[in-house]
Parts: sequence; C-alpha cells; structure tokens
Amino acid sequence: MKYTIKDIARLAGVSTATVSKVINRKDHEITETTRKKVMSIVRQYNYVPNRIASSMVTKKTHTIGLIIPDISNPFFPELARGVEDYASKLGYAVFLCNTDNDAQKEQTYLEKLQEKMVDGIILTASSHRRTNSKDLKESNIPIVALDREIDSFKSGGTVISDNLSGAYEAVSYLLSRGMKKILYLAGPINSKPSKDRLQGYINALEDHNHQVKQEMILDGSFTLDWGYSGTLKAIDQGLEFDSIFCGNDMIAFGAIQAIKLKGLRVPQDISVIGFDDIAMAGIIDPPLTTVKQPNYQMGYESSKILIGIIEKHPPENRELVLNTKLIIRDSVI
Amino acid sequence: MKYTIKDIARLAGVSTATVSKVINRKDHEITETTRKKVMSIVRQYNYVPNRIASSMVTKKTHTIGLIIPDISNPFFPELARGVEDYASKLGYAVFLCNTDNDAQKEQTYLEKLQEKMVDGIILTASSHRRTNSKDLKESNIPIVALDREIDSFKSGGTVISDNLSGAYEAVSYLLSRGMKKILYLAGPINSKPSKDRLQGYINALEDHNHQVKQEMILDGSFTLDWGYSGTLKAIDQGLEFDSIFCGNDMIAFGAIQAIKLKGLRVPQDISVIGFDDIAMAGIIDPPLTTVKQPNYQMGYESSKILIGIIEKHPPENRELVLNTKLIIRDSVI
DNA sequence: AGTGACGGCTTAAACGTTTAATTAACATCA
DNA sequence: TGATGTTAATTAAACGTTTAAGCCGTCACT
Repeated sequence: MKYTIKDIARLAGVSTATVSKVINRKDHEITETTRKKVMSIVRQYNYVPNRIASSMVTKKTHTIGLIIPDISNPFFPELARGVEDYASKLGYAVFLCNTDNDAQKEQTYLEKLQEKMVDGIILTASSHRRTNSKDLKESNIPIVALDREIDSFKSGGTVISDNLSGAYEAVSYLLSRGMKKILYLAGPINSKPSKDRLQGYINALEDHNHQVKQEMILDGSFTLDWGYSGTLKAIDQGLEFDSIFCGNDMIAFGAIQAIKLKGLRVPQDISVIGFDDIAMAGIIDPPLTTVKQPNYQMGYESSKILIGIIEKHPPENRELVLNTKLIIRDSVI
Repeated sequence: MKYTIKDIARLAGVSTATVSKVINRKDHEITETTRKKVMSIVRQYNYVPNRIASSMVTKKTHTIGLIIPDISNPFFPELARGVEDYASKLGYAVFLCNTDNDAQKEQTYLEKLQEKMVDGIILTASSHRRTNSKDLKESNIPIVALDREIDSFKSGGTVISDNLSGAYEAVSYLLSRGMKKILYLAGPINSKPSKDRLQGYINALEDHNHQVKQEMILDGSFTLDWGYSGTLKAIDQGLEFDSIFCGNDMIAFGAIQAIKLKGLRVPQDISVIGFDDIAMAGIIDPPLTTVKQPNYQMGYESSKILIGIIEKHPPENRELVLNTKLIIRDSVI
C-alpha cells in the first residue's frame, strides 16, 4: 500500500496543506503539537512524498543531466564523480548519458532530458556536433559545457582545462631535456582540446626557435590503439624522433607498448609524455610523465556553476579555464 | 515560451486527447489528416511533452537508479555502461549514485530514488549494509543486486560472477605452473565476493593436496595501496611465497610495484595473478594474468532483468552467475 | 466593547498529462 | 426508414503535490 499526502492528512486529522508544510520544513506557522502529530503518522506509515507530483507544481525536478561520450573511457569517471558529488550535496540527482561521440545520440539524449524536465545539463559535446540545434538554445534550460566548448550556441557556462598552456609546458619540458625532434601523436584533429594542444605544441616549438614540421604531426583518435599503430607507422616509415608528445595518456600507453615491441627503451631511446594523468599513468612501467588535468575538479566546478544558475545565484565567473600541471615521472629522460 | 499540450491542441484545432494520442503513437483511431496537422504544429512550435506530467497519470517514470560504491573505481565504469546501454535502448534513463560503501549514504540514495519514483533500482550493496531496511522490502519497487548479493531482504534478482570458480581456476593455474607457496592478498573480508574467492582459494589448495596456511591469507581493501603495503609487509616479515593471488587487479598492481621495489622480478621471482581484468590489466608491465569478470555483461544483464520485472515479463532466470575467464598474460611464469 | 493584527489552520485551484466514457457523424443493411 | 455498428473525435476526471487566499479565534490596545 502506498500512502499519499491525503492519507497522512486524514490519519493525522489535519489538511494536506499542513502535512505539506511540515514535511517541507515550512514549519514556522505550525504548532509544535501538530508538527509532532504529523511526523509520527508519517513515520508510522512510512510515508514517502512523491517528488514527481511536487515537480508538477514547483517546476523544479532537482535533477540534472550529464552527457559524456563514454563513462568507460578512463578520462570520464573522475569528471562524473565530481559532478555527482556536488550535485548530491545540493540535493540534485544526476542522469548519466553516454553518447559515444555520436551527434545523433547526443541529440536524442538532449531531447529526452528536456522531456524529463531536468533543471540543467552538463554537456561534453561530441566532436561532430552540428550547429543546427536551435531547439536547444530556445529551450531555456541552462547548459554548461564541460571539457569541450560548444560553439554552436551560447552556453550558460564553460569549464575546460588550459589545454594550450598544458601542451606548451609539456613540449617546453621535452625541449629543456634536450629533445630535438618531437613527434606529436594527436587525438582527433576536429576536437577542440586537440586543436588547442596542437597550438601549444607549435607555440612552444616556435618560442624555442625550433622548426615545426608537418610530417611530425600525426592525428588519429584518443585511443591506445592509435598510439600503438601511430608509433609503429612512424618508426617503420623511418621518421626520426627522440620523443613523443601524446595527445592523451591512452595514446602514450600505446606508444610505449610499440616502442618496447621494437626493442627500444623508454625513456633512454625515446621519451614519451602524455596528457590527462588518468589513474593508471603512475602505475605503468615506466611511470608516465604527463600533464595533469584536474578532472574531478572540472566536474565539481561545472556542477557548481550549473546549480548556481539553476538557483538564480550564478557565480560571477562562468568561464573557467582550470590549470593543468606537469607531473614528472620517469618516461622522459 | 514553453508550449503545453493544450497550446498545441488549440493551435491544431483539436482536443488534447487527440494530441496525446498522436504524440504517443496511439495512432490507430486517428485520421491521417489530423495526425499530419497535429504533427506539423508540434514541429512548428517545437513542442516537447512534459514526461513528469505523464508520469503522474501513468505511474511510470521510465527511470531507474544505479547505486554503486564509486564510479571512479575502475571496476564500475564498465558495469555502469552495460546498465545504461540496455536501459537507454528500452527508453529508460539512469540515475548515477555513488555511496563510497557507506551504508548511510546508500540509505539516503535509496530514499531519494523512491521519492523520485524510479521504476526500479540496481544496487551494488555496501559491504556494511544493515539488515534493518524494512522500508525497502515494503516499498514494492523492484531491486536487482549487482556484483554483491543482498542478504537483508529478498531482491527481485541477482547478477554476480562466479567468484568461487574464478578463484579456483586462478589458484589451480598457479599450482599447475609449479607454485608451491601461494600468498592470498584478499580484499575486505566482510565482502561477499572476497569470501567466495577465499573459498575458491581454499578449495583449489585442498583439491590439489596442499595445506592451507592461515598466515598466507592477508586481508585488506580492494586498493593498489593495500597490494603495495601488504606485499611489502609480507616480504619484510620473511614470509616465504613464490606467487601471489590477488583479490583484484588493483591489489595486483600494487603488489607488482612492491615486488619491483624490492629488486625482484615478476614473474621470474614472484608470479602474480589478479582478478577482474580491468582495462589496464593488459597494459601494465608485465601484462597481468588475471581472471576476467564480464563487467559490461553483468551490468547489461542486470538492466535486462530489472526492466523485465518492471514491464511485467520477468525473465525465468533471475539469479545469474556469470562465468569468469582466466586471461593468461605474462605475470605468471 | 470594538477594532485590528496575527497566528494557525483549511480550502481549492493549479501544474500538464492520459484515458475511460461519451458523443457525433456516417455507413450499412434489413 | 430506422436500427445498428463503426470510426474519429471530445469531455472531463484523475494523478499527488504546493501555495495563494481565506477563515476563524485569540489577544492587545484604545
């Protein structure tokens, strides 16, 4: 048997309005006596309020949507955790949506979330996002972009890490260690983070009076397989390089495997540097020198901004560019 | 401006009932003419139905809750992905909840999810779950237990992997490779999977006429740190062992680090075998021999069972014990 | 005593849908 | 012609809350 507020009201001998007020802690105009009476009935019958019905009238669902490419990609769990931690702290629940970077799926989720009346959305946009989502900016639901900016419309906020300066720092470090020929094994070239990292690579090289060579820039995907095959291809083609700047850690893992396969050593023969600092970066052999992105914090901050907007006290700064940090381990000589 | 079904009805010159039927594909008693008229208005005004309102009358939210200890623990993303994939295929959205193995948080989420009227819950119970949750079995919301059985009440279904036989196979394999002294670095001893794996360890030893020694069984937590410190302690205490059976892969990673630190080699000096086969298992050096749990499948199947129950066609078998598989790589000699 | 203010409670409308019951229009057929 | 059936639409109640507005009794003050 499921009890409603009416049942409780009847059993406690008061009106539903009164019950509503006590369970929502709008106590101030309620006698202690009636409050206790109501609460005891509530407990006795194990009444659980139907928040769906509340939402109907309050227009708030206390729910947000989190749209990411793939939770089983090691880059995203920390992000998601950050989002959920802040959200649940403020009483919000989080819908998890995986798009696999598919613009179509992304669109479907966006619609579904709107139908479910979420109060806001945190979106790591697919690389292929089209500019046609007029429906999105029309619906007045706040959206904050996470990890990847959205250029197709004005979002309520953006949280990214400083990919450009992170890459700049990584490449500068390689240069400072005496590297002369740095291969850049990039992720998908159409993704914004990739582009920024490429720019960082170029800037660092130029600032240190090194020539940028087109053939030293190879783009693929953010996967171990690409790191592996890309490295193999580079070696087999006779490309000369003393170090690899990898678009992310997964690529670096693949690169290290390929280098080992060729009977070469990391870092003695080839240095490798990654990007992200996912959990495994410190565990592989050799421990990976990499650029740490503050994933948990990025998730947390985006949640904070979004809920700030929802609750009408948006933070003054809604365009966060969080600092990366070079983590020096043993994969660079 | 947000349009409701009433607006659309008015604009299309029909009743709300008619609009409702066309958007829910209850077309069969609707003229093609009116259907088209309605649809054109729907598109023109970009109408998005309020599913919260629907839920009020249908008593279905098409939403499920997923309660796990921690999405940033590498064991869970694949599970979560499996759950979400099947759910979204069937039109359900998934709430993500992290408990950190805290019975209190778990309870809070359980209540919150009930209030949000989820149609069902998938629960990886905290190790410390108390038996007092009468409210849970009273609420008629279906729950399926994932990865860890729930003994405090009868759940709607259970999906686990065969921890006992997985451990048995791992230890038998070690024995077959000539190991004589197998250290068991267990996870938390109060967790069901840990207990089952311990039993598998014991059974394998006994079946092969080896003595089970209490000092060779060390329990801690499912973390890299424990694998590291446990191994160091074992070595420093002068415990003699030629191999380690680890409660999970994280423990194994820690063990390998400790072994290397001591100047010993894996697998030449000490063999290591893990459990789970998380994504990184094949990437570390040496690639880890381990027992694969079908995480994605576990998530997928639990979602299938839950939604089956929700939609009144529960699968005949709701107690799944999925097979593990020994993945042989290079960490055992 | 009459007036006003206030505290504590109730009434009832509203939120945006779905759906059972009903009606209206027409076709069919004896 | 009128009874009957069929089809395509409408009407209106219901889902479980919240909350503005109203009501009633009590108290303080003139």
